[in-house]
Amino acid sequence: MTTTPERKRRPRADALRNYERLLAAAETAFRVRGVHAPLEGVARDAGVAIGTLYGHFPNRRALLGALLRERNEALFALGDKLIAQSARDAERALERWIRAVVEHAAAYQGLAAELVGGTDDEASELHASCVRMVEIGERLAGQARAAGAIRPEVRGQDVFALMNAAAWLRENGSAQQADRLVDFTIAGMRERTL
Amino acid sequence: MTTTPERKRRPRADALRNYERLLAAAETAFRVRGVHAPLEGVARDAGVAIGTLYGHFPNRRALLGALLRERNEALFALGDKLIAQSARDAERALERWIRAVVEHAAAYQGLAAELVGGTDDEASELHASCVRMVEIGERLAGQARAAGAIRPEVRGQDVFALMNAAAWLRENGSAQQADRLVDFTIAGMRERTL
DNA sequence: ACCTGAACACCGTTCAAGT
DNA sequence: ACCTGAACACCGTTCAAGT
Repeated sequence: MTTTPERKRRPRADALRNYERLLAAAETAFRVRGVHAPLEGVARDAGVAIGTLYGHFPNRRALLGALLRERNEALFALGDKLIAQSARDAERALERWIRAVVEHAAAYQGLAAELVGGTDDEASELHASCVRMVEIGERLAGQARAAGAIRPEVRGQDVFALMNAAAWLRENGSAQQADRLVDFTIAGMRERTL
Repeated sequence: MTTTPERKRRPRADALRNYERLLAAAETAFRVRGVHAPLEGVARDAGVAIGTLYGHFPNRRALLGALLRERNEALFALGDKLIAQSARDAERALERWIRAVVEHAAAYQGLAAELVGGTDDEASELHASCVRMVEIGERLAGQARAAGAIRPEVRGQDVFALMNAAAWLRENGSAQQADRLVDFTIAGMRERTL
């Protein structure tokens, strides 16, 4: 019934406010300076001491994980929608998913690396998100395989890897190059005669 | 006639020795810890003070550039060889080039990022190397295009981008994933009906 | 001409002391 | 229960003093 989200059990009002402020400040800092932006600056922008930041988030990854939660909700919702649409046009659904996640993973400089690495770091909050993304990719790839739209050896992991590689390219090179890579790779997944 | 390489004009014997030692130490450090390995440690391993390192190399990029020179020689030689062979089998030459450079660009963790970024940093020694790689890629792609082996819109830049993205994947994820990405993308470059 | 290493700047992280 | 900010560790880079 509460409009404000609860972590554990009724946090103090100022703690909750600081938590939100830290997330907002991190969002801006990460977007502008990348995921390795100085945490000191994040704390300052949030109007709290550096110790407060560490009180809420034990490390940078935890902060990033919390930050991506909302964003991921929207993405997973799209994934589910596309899985539903996949019965009609599996190839198009898969391609839309790929492009959406590339956009997502390129939101902050350095995010793509965090995501590919996150797959095997069981502890991090990012891990679950990564697994979920691979699952959705596998679902969509599975439908596309069944429909004969893509080569039978394309797995969810391949889709995930491609998306991160393209996002990384978008961060470090030009968005155009990233799009072209995605084009070629999608074409290659489609190709039947290897 | 001298067996030791000369920079500028007869450097002092100890300076030359330190230069070589620094390169050797950096090679090991970068290979083990990546291109962001602490330079302090590189200097220590080379048996010189940190100031000496900076005396020879104004920044990390310069050190990396010098380090890659020899390695690049071999790579460019291979490139020339493949261009010659390209008349016989353009597609195979291009593919061999791609796989060779992926291997090269994944030598040190973080190198791929340095390479993609290096294209527009005119000042760095890396710049020339990157341009050269794009040129070789363009040469080989051109022959493959002319032979009708790949789609007409594939450019040297695409090949360069793909190689770096795959190398990055090899650094951050598994080598297997990287290879699969390369497989799909090469297949996509081959595909005629977009 | 080149080397040394102390010195400074910067940032991540911890923790004793406060409220 | 949470916040503060000084303190420590670590690393990049500079530069005055040496040889």
